[in-house]
Amino acid sequence: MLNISQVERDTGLSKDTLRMWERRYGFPQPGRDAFGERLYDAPQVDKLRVIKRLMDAGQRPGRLMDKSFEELTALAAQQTVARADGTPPAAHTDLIALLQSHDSPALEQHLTHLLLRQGLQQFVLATLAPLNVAVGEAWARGDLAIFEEHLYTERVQGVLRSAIQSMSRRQDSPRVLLTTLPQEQHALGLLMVETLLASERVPCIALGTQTPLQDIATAAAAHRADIVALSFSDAFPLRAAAAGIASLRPDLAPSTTLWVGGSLVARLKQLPRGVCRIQSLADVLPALEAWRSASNRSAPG
Amino acid sequence: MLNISQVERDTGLSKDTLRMWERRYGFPQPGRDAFGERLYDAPQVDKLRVIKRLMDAGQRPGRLMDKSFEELTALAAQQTVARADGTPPAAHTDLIALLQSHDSPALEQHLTHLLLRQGLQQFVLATLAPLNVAVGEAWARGDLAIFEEHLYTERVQGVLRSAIQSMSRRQDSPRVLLTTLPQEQHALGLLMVETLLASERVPCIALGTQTPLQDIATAAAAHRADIVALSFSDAFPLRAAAAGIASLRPDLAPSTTLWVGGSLVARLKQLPRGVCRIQSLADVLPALEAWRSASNRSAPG
DNA sequence: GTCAACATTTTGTCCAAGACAAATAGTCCA
DNA sequence: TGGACTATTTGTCTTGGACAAAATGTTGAC
Repeated sequence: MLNISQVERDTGLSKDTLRMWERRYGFPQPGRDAFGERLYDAPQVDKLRVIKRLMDAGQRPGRLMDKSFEELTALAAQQTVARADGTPPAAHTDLIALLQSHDSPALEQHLTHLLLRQGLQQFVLATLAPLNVAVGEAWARGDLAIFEEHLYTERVQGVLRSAIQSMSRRQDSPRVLLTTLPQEQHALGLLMVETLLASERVPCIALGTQTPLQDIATAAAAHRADIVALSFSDAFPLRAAAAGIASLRPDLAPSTTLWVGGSLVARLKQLPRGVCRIQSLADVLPALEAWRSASNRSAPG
Repeated sequence: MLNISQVERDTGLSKDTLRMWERRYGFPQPGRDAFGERLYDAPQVDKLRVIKRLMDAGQRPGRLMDKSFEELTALAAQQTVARADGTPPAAHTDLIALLQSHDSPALEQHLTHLLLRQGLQQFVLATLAPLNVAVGEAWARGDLAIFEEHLYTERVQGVLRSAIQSMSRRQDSPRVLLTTLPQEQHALGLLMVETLLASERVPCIALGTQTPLQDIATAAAAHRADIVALSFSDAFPLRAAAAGIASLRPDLAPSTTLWVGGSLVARLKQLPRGVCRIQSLADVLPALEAWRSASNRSAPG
């Protein structure tokens, strides 16, 4: 039996939201302890967790509340199957099976092996990019536990960061500043971009995630960045992304290019002038080439 | 001007607490926007941050509220001076100056140089551990911008992860599971512990930050962990830490040791049986030794 | 048929004031 | 000096009302 604070931590739903759902939909319906405070039992928390997962996948709570736990899990499974229609999951199921086997050394070995066989660029583009999607979906289906996804993220970070660290850097490259806005916690996208650039010997000024807008502009000026690259995952609020981009652009020097990437950007309507949309990881290196030729044209030599 | 949500994120003080302080002490005294919602200006948020910092150091809010920002910073400075009594800040000021110079390659070079000269263990224990404190204090003083601190964190992560990745692992070691509770975002502590263990050829099952309680227990069982290690920075709510530890302990197998570390743990009163307090990074390797001998005694051979 | 503008529903967060347990400080006494 | 008791401090929970932002549905023009 959990109290409302613990449920908030466990499910990611705020206390206010939990109380409002109870008031509005009649679910959850927690018991009370001796002091009149809410106590949630395990089945209700499980159901809340599935609901949260489905909401992260785009569903709205109103439609989900009256369904049973079984209906909800079925719905979750159904959703990802429908989307993963024609994609060949062969190589991915191997790795996901490895994740489920909890053999941490084998996982690391497998990733390193793939990296060595494919080379850095192919590893990122052909293996990691689709694998990330597959892992996300497996998690949404309930096939992967959170801790299994965490282990995956950590292992990939280890492999990528180690690869980045060992690359030599050219000094005549563009200065690329890499980060995300506050509220965006996903670091893997940034790291994959950094890896691709490192493979072209372009060093990055990586700030990790969640840099305040004002600081991004200040940092870009301090480091005399040629390119500022932001990453937006699907979970990021669309409006906030558009607003953030629009307010950041004029704070950057006109000569600084602003790249925006991540799964969210496909849904952004119109971008301000001087903002470059990176639809997928495959666009990163072409965008780098484009920047180089544009830069040469304006300042030859 | 920030709204209450942003202040909550920025300071780590809950909305409830912010409203209660206003009601009870008359500070903060936010303005209101067109919709009657609280708007905090920058000076008040700065003051809240110092107050939070002093509270993390053991002060109680009632005594701090009516002091001015200057009095509070003086108090904070006094405290840190008192704490940093005999430590020579020479090497740290070098690195902090490097951070302020925005010379990213030089920073990385300097860190790598220190690592090679000191070796992994000394680098972590003698350089990084006090440097983290110094960086945190410089940030609190306003000497370092957020983006400079971010850059520091990223660079250190790169160096440590790359070092970890290149260490070989012994298979007859304890299985150590490494993570933090939800709400705890600081990953560097975990990474330093992982580095120390890697230097002893002990491989870790690193889950990164923010693993739900239930998942930690599940993961520990799935990986047959001998040791579960949690890290708590001093920004973490004390009560939540105590509650989390108390509720996790019985969910772990009795034979699994639970380590709790980080700057918060000094303030935890009494720990449940079977929970080991890691006061500082220097305690990690001794604790490992202690585990080994205890393990040998109970299961010799 | 497609797109844009508008209206409507849904949904999350904020607000206020009251209550009370847990933690801390203060006091008394041996 | 230390232990037991009381008083104060402090954070979190409670209820119910309000309303903006997001999502959905509808209309009309091209």
